[in-house]
Parts: sequence; structure tokens; C-alpha cells
Amino acid sequence: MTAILWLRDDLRLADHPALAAVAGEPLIAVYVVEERTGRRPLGGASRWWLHHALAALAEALAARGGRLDIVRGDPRALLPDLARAAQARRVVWSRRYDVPGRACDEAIKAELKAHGHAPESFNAALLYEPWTIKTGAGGPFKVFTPFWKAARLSGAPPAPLPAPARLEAARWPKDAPPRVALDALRLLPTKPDWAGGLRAAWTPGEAGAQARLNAFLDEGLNGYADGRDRPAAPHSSRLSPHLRFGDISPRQLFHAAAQAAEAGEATWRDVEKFQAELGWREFSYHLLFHWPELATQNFNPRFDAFPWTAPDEDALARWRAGRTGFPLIDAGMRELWTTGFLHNRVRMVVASFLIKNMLTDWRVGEDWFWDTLCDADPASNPASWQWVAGSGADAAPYFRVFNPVLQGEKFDPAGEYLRRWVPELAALPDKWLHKPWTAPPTLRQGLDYPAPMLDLGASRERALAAFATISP
DNA sequence: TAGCTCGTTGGACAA
DNA sequence: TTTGTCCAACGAGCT
Repeated sequence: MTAILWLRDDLRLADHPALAAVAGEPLIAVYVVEERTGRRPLGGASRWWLHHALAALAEALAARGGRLDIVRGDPRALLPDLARAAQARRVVWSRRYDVPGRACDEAIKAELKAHGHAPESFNAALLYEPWTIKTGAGGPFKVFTPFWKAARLSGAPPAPLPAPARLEAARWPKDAPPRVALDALRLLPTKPDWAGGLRAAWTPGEAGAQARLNAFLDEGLNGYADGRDRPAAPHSSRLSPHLRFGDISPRQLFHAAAQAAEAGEATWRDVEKFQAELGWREFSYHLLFHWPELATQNFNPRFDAFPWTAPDEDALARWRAGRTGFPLIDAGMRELWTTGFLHNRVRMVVASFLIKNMLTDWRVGEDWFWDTLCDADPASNPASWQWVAGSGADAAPYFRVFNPVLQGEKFDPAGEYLRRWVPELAALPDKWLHKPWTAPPTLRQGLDYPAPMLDLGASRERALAAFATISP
């Protein structure tokens, strides 16, 4: 009997519990471009990634005898219609955790059950379901360290499942909703085509994710605990966009890293640090699940009274374009714009700069990241911005203001990262690279690089004063 | 219950 | 040059 697999942010074949559950049956594997469900529309970089991940999945399904079908519309109508037309019994999918998504899925599940189908959801996105990790008092965690400790003590995440070797595609029913071609979704940018840097940097899809994981295990995991802080070092896993769309699962990453340690190919210190980064992703989903307003409202309501300055469009444009006059900020914002990715430490520094030095509401920056990051994640992105702002759970203290010059000198001392992304400064000696405005005039002459857009010391004091107004 | 310890990622300044 | 201390107070989570 025909089964329906509703694919969402789980665009892979391996470690896919929903797929594994129905792999022996004639299968309709369908992706729905959702309309009218109230979910946040994807940003530009994410749309680019989605296009290629879907193309890769279609190819992988076809190679095993399956097929990917795409439809567009409101899944609350489409899924029941499709199930009816296909006379399907089982309808399976992987769980999601945002509020509109959950509401949508619950409605569909009820509708399917009412018409005699057998809907079933699985965990494909997380190591631990958010409701299973509880404090001693039975509530949700608000601090990472005890959260992660409790999660780890609750047991090892399940081992990954193999990909099904063979699939059987069921025919698309005659009276089912019409299918659309991937190209007709217009997920790729055309005028202008700004995705050249993304194409050069990434291979979306399951095969690309596995290749990236292998490269990370070979070259990145060793020395990860310290190296991950240096933006020019090869220790970033760069797996976050793959995780975002489910090209690969966190269980696969967790166990692959553990196996590297067991085989003596990596130290447990590095492996546990990497696993803890997966833990931060889990913590973000835990927060989003228990505090649905995380993406739009201050987690700490005291910040509702914070005196953000009105957005200065000119200053914002300089931040977005990487023309602030602070090399590390500009390098980061250009890396983001060009590749759809930004090194973690530099994310914190550019976020701190926008929020604290420019005194801008964190939601403004969160929105830009949502549009430009391939890994823009509904949980991690807002949770991390709130963490930097100090408004979030387990947040940085208000007096922690990153100094882009000191951060640059500390984590990119040889200037490799800066010279790559701010080539107009490449000829400056290291001594002045992170603060070019202090270089001798003869060296500065002819540099096409802006003067600093603000005074670091004064803006820091202004931020501390602003934060003092909402301190108890 | 009440007390205790602790909190991913920093900077400025003094010694 | 390096190291230590302070910058708030609070509330989370445990015992």
C-alpha cells in the first residue's frame, strides 16, 4: 500500500527514521513549498541552498528507484488531498519545533486520522527531543551547562540509521494536486545573480555534507577546541548549513566524532567540545520549544525598556556592506555577503558591534543574518543574537563588549583572514592591519578604505550607560 | 527551605 | 610583557 513521506528540513536518505519506516512500501516522497502557514519565509541564501539540496535529493532518490515530487500550497489542504488521492495508509514526516510549524502539523495529523490514514512523526533533527530534558523540578532549562549535562546523562543519542538500499516510487495519482518543477520555484537569484561566492564555497546536499564531514574529521577536528576560535584556521566544521536543511543529522555528527576519539584519531577534549557545539544547537531548540516567542521577543523582558537608538540607515548600510572602517568587522560582513557563512567568533564580534557600539536592536541584525546566512536557523539564529545582546537565556553580561581591534589581534594575529576579505589592506604591515587609522600617513596614502565610523571607547561607554538604565 | 555555587567566548587598568 | 582584579547583580539549579 502506498505510503507518503513528507520531506521538510530532512533532505537526506541516511539516518532518516521516517524514510526508514516506510522504505519497503511504494512511496510518494513529496516536498511542499508552504504557503499561508504563517512560517517565516526563507532568506535569500537559504533559498539558494534549498534549491540545490532538493536537486541533490531528487537525484539520490532516483538512483535508488525513488522519485521526488514537489507541490506548492497550503499543506493543511495538500497533504490530506494527496493522501486521499493516493489511497495512502501511512503518512510520515520528521518533526519541527517552531510554533506555526507545529500547529500546522497537528492540524494535518488530526485531519489525516479523521479520514482513516495513519500519520506518524519522527525525530530527525535533534539529538534529544526538547521536552525530554528537564530540571530536577521538572521544568525547562535556562542555562546551557546544566542543560547539556542533563542531556548527556539522559543517555547517548541513538546510532544513525543506514540509508535504504532500494526504493519503489509509487505513481503520482491522477486527481492529486499538480506538481511543480524545481526551477519553477525560482529559488535561485537571477537579476542579479549574487550566488557566485556561494557556489564556490558549498556543495549542498547529502553527498556534499558527507564530504564536508570527512574533511572535518581529517583536518579540522584535531585541535578543534582551540582552533575553532581562529577564523583563518581550518577548524570550523562548516557543517551548519547542512544541518539546517538536514543534509546530515546531528546524530551522524555526534557519533562520527565519538568514533574518531575511540579510534585515537582525535582527543576527547576536541570531540567533547565539538559535541558541546551540537549541544548549543540543541539548547536553542529547547529554548524555542519552551519559549515560542524567542525569535521576536526579548527572552528577558527587562530589555523591553532598553533605549536602542533609532536605525540609522547609512550606518546600517555600512555595517551590512563591510565598510565600517574596522577591518575585522568588515572582513566578517564581506565573508557573510560573499559566501553565506560567517566564522563563529566573527559572528559574535560583528553582532556585539551592531548591538553595543551601534546601539541597535538585536532583531535588526538577526534579520540580516536570516537573509544572508545559508545556515539561518529558526532556533540558533535568534537565540545567539539574544545571547550577545544580553537579553537571552544564559546570556553574556552587559559589560562584555567585544573590541574588534583586540579580537582581531588575538584571533587573527597574522592577518590571514583580514587580508583575504579586505584585500585593500593587504599591503599594510601586521602592526597596523587591525587598526589602519593609526598607520603612518605614508602607508595610508592611497588606501581605498574608510575611516572608522565610530569611536570604540566612547561607544562602549555609551553602551554601558544604556545598559545601566535597565539594571535593577 | 534556605543556602550555596556557578555562569562558552571580554576589556580596562593596575601592579 | 604578563598576570590579577574588577566591572552587577541575579537567578538557575542543586543539595
